[in-house]
Amino acid sequence: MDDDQRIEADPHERCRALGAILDRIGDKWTVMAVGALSEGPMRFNALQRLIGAVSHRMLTLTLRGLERDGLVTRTIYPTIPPKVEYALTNLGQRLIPPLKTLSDWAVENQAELEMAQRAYDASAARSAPAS
Amino acid sequence: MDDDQRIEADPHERCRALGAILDRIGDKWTVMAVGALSEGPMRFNALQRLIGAVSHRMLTLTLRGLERDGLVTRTIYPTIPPKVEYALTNLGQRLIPPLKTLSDWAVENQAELEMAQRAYDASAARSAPAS
DNA sequence: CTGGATCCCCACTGATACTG
DNA sequence: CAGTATCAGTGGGGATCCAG
Repeated sequence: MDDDQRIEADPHERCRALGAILDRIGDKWTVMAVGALSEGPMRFNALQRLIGAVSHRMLTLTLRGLERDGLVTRTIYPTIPPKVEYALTNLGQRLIPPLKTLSDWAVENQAELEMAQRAYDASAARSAPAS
Repeated sequence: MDDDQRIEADPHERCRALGAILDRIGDKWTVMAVGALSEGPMRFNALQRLIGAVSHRMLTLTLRGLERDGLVTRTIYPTIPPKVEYALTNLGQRLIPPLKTLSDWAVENQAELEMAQRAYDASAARSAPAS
């Protein structure tokens, strides 16, 4: 690691930043949680119902991660029974537009993507027909 | 029932599309590969050197996935030794701007993110002081 | 130089049960 | 209702070797 040359405009810088953020939000449940919370603050169970297939544990861990990243706040109302409300922070809300940009791409291009996949699988089937 | 402003009927629709695309590009190496290839066509070894920490196997799998999704083309020059060049397809190039939007967010907010993490870890340390 | 196959480890995930 | 802890299963990912 004796890099004497510092490359400021290194494209890797950008890639690493992108990789870092994808490491955090790239999992299956984080984006779902953010998407659900983008509609407004929500309680734990409401979140779980809205997302659907997420397990109790995974939602807890996901929300913990989001809270740690400062994207979500957890507000505890010390009532009986306990009531905990999750909400996007300012930082979390700023994440929505970039996410929407990406989802726009996904919606617009998913047909082409699936078509490419079918074509690839079809030609791959020639090499591995036995199954 | 006639929503003029309705772009997407179901918010889940968008989340699912986003989740699907993140399942494909959300891993650690895919974005790095796309980023590297955004600078131009490249051979396997050049790609591996540029990305750095990626293992032989993972780069192969990553590129296979990208090729299957129609984001990358693989051109084989039947020379000795073999030479294989990877390049972004049109579809792959269209993915760059949304990715850049996200990386812009990452670059602009990563300081705030890390700060939130430190704050969280610091308060969490109260419960788990052992180290 | 590039691609594939095999082995192996461990981190992530889910189910369950218990506490507040 | 919300959160934590424990246990066990699965599969992702690295290292290595072999083939074209």
